[in-house]
Amino acid sequence: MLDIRLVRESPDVIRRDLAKRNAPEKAKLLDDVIRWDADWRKALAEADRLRRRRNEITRDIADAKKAGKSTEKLRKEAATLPKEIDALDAKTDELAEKVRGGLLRLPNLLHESVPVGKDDTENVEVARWGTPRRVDFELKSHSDLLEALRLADFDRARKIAGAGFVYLLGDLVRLDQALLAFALNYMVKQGFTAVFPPFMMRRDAYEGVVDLGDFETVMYKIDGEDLFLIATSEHPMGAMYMDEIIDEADLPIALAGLSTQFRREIGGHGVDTKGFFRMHQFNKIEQFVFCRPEDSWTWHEKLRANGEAIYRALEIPYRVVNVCTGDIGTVAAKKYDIEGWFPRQNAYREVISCSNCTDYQARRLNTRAGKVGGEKFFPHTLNSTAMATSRGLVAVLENYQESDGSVGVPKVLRPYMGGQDVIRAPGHH
RNA sequence: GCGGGGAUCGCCUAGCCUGGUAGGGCGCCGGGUUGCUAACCCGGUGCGCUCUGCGCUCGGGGGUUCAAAUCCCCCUCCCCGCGCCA
Repeated sequence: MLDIRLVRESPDVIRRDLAKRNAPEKAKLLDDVIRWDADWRKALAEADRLRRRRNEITRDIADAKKAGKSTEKLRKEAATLPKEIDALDAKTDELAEKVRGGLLRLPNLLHESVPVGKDDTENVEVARWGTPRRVDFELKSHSDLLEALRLADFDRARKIAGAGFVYLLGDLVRLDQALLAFALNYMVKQGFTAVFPPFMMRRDAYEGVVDLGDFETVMYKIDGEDLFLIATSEHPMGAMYMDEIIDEADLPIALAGLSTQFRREIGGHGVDTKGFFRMHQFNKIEQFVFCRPEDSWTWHEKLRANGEAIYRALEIPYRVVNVCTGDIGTVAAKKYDIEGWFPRQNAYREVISCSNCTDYQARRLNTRAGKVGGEKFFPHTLNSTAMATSRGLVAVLENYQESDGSVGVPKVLRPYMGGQDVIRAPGHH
């Protein structure tokens, strides 16, 4: 959420930004917000004036009673006030809600380095690492490979839960856990605090961390309860300090969340529709940081570096793109996607998304920092994937696939799998 | 699920019965005093506005009243005990 004071004082800064995003409907919304806010302030001042008069009368009545004088005249005047105040309150409430609703729909201010572009085809590559492996055999789709190795059962998962779910089996479960354990240990070594968050959140907390439309399209609701399954551990970590003042001495707070996550909308899959490139349920290690505003751009690079380091350690080629204005979404001021190499798709595909949300999330969550009794400020928040399995698993399965149908285990994961260096079909052990 | 107890300006707490400017302690900030970074004294320490001023704020909503933290009704959340339970 943007600062209403910025909207009042520097609307042109916001307008320039919206032009970069090619978002004329938001520019119109901005004009509406400015008007609603002006009307709100006017109505509020009028209501306050009436309240002041009411308070004066109330005090006068108390004094008159003490002095034993008549209060008749004062009571008469007081009786007319509540109706007028109620009418103005209804107006101010309505306008305040419109202003807040408008602010929630206005996107964050972009960092100057965000490239202008219409969609993900115009993201700008800023780094590339590793050489895609060339193989002289046909790679199997990961779902065929897994079913041949009996490492996953999509059909039975579909039977009991529907499309978008899978039974991981045998060594694939261990590979999943190894990826998560490796990534979590890496994060802890970087000084991050491991977090295992609640997997469900109440609506009021959730409203602080997602767009309102996400309730309908992305999130699972628990029937009969005010609870939603988390779509990423970014959400419970972001909401952790909702309505609190963080002691500034505690900043930065760097968290590494481990959770399963649940998403209703899994969209199109491109090549290899069957499989777990996009799932209703998957696991992830997520980086999340609360920091001082002046430190957030350094942290943004650090989170990106962590993501790159993890994929380099796995020896999976990747590139990094600076996500353009048409693809960046509303919350981030700047976003890097790290795209792993998927040889079967012959393409780089997103495996990590790394955002600096500046003060946009914190303002909405009412998470402040400072000293009690002193200056307060909104901390900046950042989030980035460290390792999302499903996609991380697919990346390993495609990049480490051998012609005999076995899959090599990346060196850094072997300690987490009891030294095992290859995954084969049962019977080959 | 049943019973009980709670929610007050960062934290702790008074006020509620008996309606009339929400008081104190801790912490923090600023100033004073002091041989001293201790103790002590003074002021400040939630949000909003058209900001010398005013308004709002006692978990949320409604009601009674000139006036509600206080009285009445509804709701939410938290804690304790019992029950169920991995």
